[in-house]
Amino acid sequence: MPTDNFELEEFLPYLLNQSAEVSSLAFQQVYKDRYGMLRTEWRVLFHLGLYGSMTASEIGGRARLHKTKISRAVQRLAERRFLTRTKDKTDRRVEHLALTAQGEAAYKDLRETARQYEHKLLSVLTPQEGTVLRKALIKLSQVDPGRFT
Amino acid sequence: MPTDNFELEEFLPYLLNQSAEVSSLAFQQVYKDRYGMLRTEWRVLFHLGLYGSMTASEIGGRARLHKTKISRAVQRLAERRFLTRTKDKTDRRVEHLALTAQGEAAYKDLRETARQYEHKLLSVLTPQEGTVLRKALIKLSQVDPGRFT
DNA sequence: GCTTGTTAGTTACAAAAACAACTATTACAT
DNA sequence: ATGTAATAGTTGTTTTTGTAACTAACAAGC
Repeated sequence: MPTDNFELEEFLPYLLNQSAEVSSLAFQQVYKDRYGMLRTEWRVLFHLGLYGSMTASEIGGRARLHKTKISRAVQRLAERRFLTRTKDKTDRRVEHLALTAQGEAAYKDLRETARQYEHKLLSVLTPQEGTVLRKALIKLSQVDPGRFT
Repeated sequence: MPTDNFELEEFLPYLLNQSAEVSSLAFQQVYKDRYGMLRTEWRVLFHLGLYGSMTASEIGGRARLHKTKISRAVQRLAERRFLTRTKDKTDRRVEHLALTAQGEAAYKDLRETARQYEHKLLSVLTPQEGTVLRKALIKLSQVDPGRFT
C-alpha cells in the first residue's frame, strides 16, 4: 500500500471534472428528455436566447466550441424548428441565426429550470462558498489554455 | 437584444464544465504524448498507483467510471505492460489489478507532473479562493446525482 | 485583372463514448 | 439441489466527438 501526500481526490482537474459531471447530469436529463437536445445544442440555444441573433462563429468564440460542433448543432436545431438561418446580405459566407417562437419557448423553459436547478446545487454550499466558488471558476475558465505548455 | 437577469456565464454547471475542460487540457496533453494514454487509462493508473492493488469494480466505484470504460482501459494498460491482472483464488469472477514496475514509474512521473501543474493552476487564484474552491468542489462532487429529479 | 491568404461554414473519416446485450461465476431462497 | 437473482467483467452496436480536408466567399497586394 503506497503512501504519499498526493491525493487524487484533491487534484483540481479531477475534482473539477467530477463536479462538472455530477452537476450536469440531472440538468442534462431535462433538456434531453423534454426537447431531445444534446449538450452542444442546449448551449447554442442558450447563447441565442441570451444574446439574440448571432452567427455560428460568434457563438463559437463565446462558448469555446469548435465550429464543426456548432455546425451540427445548428443543423439539428434548424431541422427541429428551434432556430432559423438567414444569409447575410453583404457577406454571403455568414449566416445569422435566431430562435423561432418555439426555440424561444424552449429557451425560456430551460432557463427557468436552470435557475431552479442552480439554486438546489448551491444549497449544498454555504453562501460564502457559493460566491467564492463562482469567482474562482470564472477565473479558471478564462485562463489561456496555452498558458501551460 | 433580450435582457434578463440570467447569465449563462455564471450558471454553475456551465462554469464547472468550462473550467474542467480548460484545466484538463494541458495535463491531458502530457499523458497522451508521453504514454499514449486516454483519460480513463490515466485515471485507472492513478487509482492503482494511489491505492495499490484493486479490482475493476472497486476502481469503478471510487472513480464513478462505468465498467465498460474500465474494462477497455485495463485491456489497453495491460497490453502496454503498465499493469498485470491476476485472477482471484476464491472468486473466479474477479481480477486483481496491480501496476508493473513500468506502470509504477509512469504513475510517479505523472503524479509529479500533476503536482506541478496544479500548482500553476492555483497561481491564478488567491490562497483563500484555492482553499474554498477545493472544499466546495469536494462537496459538489459527493452530491448524490439522484438528489435532484 | 489575378494570385495568395483568410474567414465562414460543411463534410468525410477516424477515435472515443454511451448503451445494451452477453458470458461466466457466485449467492441465496425455497 | 436447483431455480432465480446478483455480480464481475466482456463484447457488439450505435451515438457523439475530434480531426482534417474541403467548398465558397471575401480581402489584400501587386
